[in-house]
Amino acid sequence: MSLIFSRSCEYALQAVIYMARVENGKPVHLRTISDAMSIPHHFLGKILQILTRDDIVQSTKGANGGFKLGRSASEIRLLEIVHSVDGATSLDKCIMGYPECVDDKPCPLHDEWKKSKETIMKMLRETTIDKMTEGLDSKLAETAATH
Amino acid sequence: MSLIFSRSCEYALQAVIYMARVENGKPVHLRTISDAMSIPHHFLGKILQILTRDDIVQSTKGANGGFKLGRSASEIRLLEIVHSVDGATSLDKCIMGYPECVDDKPCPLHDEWKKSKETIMKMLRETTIDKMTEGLDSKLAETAATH
DNA sequence: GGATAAACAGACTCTTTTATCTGATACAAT
DNA sequence: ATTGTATCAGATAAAAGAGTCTGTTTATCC
Repeated sequence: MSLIFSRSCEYALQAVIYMARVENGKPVHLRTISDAMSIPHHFLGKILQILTRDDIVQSTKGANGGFKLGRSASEIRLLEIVHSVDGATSLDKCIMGYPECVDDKPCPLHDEWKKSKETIMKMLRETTIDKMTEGLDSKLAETAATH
Repeated sequence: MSLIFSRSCEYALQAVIYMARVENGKPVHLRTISDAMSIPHHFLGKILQILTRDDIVQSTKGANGGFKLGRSASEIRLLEIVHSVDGATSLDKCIMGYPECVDDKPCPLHDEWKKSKETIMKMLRETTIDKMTEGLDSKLAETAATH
């Protein structure tokens, strides 16, 4: 089973969450994030470049540089990050790979899968980064902090 | 976005459905299936070898050989095929890729994702091949037949 | 037994994803 | 201005997934 997000996308989410939490206005170094999340830093660099291009994060070069969120955490939606990194969603492709599978000529799993798909899409569309960090301090806080 | 089944697994499902439908006890040639479903036949060959090893399909060599289901369609579950081809499900891994994400120290998407996961797993566990072919004749029949 | 027709098996190629390396560029502090 | 520290960018490498090729084995039919 493959599953939903590519590795790159997982890293992107982790990094964005990290920035949203640590944030106090100041940019965070790539290296700080990659060390904390155990992500190869060159690889994360590439990913953050993409997010920068799409204005999800903002970068500053040179000393005192680093990365921070491009806008308020309440204005960044999960789906944007996924789209930015993984491209257009493949959630609308047939789960069984039938090329001709459509609503009125469905594959055997079409209707059931459609429900799951819509639930997932709703989650991606409606979840903003601030909502994701909300409940976090009581839970993952120690983990993220000690990394 | 990646998504749920690998290409190989999609092919496996298509092939099994095909066998379940065409079936009248007689084995079907690899080539017949691959042509009908537009699957590279060598590639499908590999996949059917795996399914054969796991007793999901049964093969006979030589003239009049071919593939047929290893047991009754009502005794083959979707999840078996997925496991056979794609290996142990990755549905239990954290959607965000956090290695330390568990129920009592969850990632921000844990609870919502858990619901979707369980719905999908339920579908995979409970759907048998005969259920999948049931509604099919009125729908995909023409497509599959004309291939 | 020989010819034929199928699955089986292993090596190989191509593509995509993931990861690494190296140098250039930009910024800040002194 | 020089130095140090950061991101940026492009080329490259390694690994995994998808697909191909060639030959072997096994069964059936004549």
